[in-house]
Amino acid sequence: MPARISPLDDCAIRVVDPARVESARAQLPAEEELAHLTQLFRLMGDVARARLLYALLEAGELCVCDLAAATGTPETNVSHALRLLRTAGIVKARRAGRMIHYSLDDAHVRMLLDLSREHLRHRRGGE
Amino acid sequence: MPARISPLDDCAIRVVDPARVESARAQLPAEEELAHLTQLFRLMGDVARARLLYALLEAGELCVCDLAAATGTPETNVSHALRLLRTAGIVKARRAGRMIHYSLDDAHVRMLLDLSREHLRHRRGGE
DNA sequence: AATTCATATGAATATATCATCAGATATCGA
DNA sequence: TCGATATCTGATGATATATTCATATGAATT
Repeated sequence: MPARISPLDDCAIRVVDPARVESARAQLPAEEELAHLTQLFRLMGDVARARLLYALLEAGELCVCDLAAATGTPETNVSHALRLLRTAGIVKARRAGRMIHYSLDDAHVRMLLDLSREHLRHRRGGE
Repeated sequence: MPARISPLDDCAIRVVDPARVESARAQLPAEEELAHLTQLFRLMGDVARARLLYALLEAGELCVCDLAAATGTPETNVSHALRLLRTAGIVKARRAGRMIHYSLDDAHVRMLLDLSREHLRHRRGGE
């Protein structure tokens, strides 16, 4: 039976296992870290952007028009997406004449993409 | 100089490095896989849900009210979040009387959470 | 310097997502 | 079976995010 943490009757937080709760709470990532982490995941959590990232993971470096071709996405769209990814430090740009070549800028992300995909490949047909 | 893939003048897809584009395109995750992957990332990409996941990663198993307490989130909110996570196979539920205990249901996710957090911890102070 | 090309930007709309509230279920204990 | 408790569900408004179109920038080519 959940116990009241505070003596107040209503608007009290009910807790079953105070020790475990406290330990979990204490070890949660700090706000700033959480923000960073979730931003990364959120940006990876869009199909169009994920296609871009996987294309870059494969190709190493691609210009905007090639990214558009490889992913079947309108160039404007690609550009918008790249700006978000660039701002977040996930992707980096290299200018070459009037083209701009993009590549993954974060070992972190490369690892996440790699692991996730590998995992997907291994679990064809069953969890 | 980008070459036209099709003979059409306008609305043609311009490509700089056809070989690389084709290789990248060929190795993109299939639609279904992409959908799965991005759903996972998208669900991890929300601060409230991420708190729940990290709490579970720490505690192993927690009931709704303890999750609410540990993360400082209203129980209703926690419940909604858990439904999404449960439906996606990220979290699993175990009923014990009138309480329901939740835990991570996916080694995949546990790994991603673990790695990300570890990575965060190691890069205090500079990318 | 004018034109073309690759990419970027801004604004507007469309759409998805989250928080909140009211109420519904389901389990337990009396 | 009644009330209390833990959790769930559905509907709504607020907010964020993606897509699209029109246009701007900036580099090369003539």
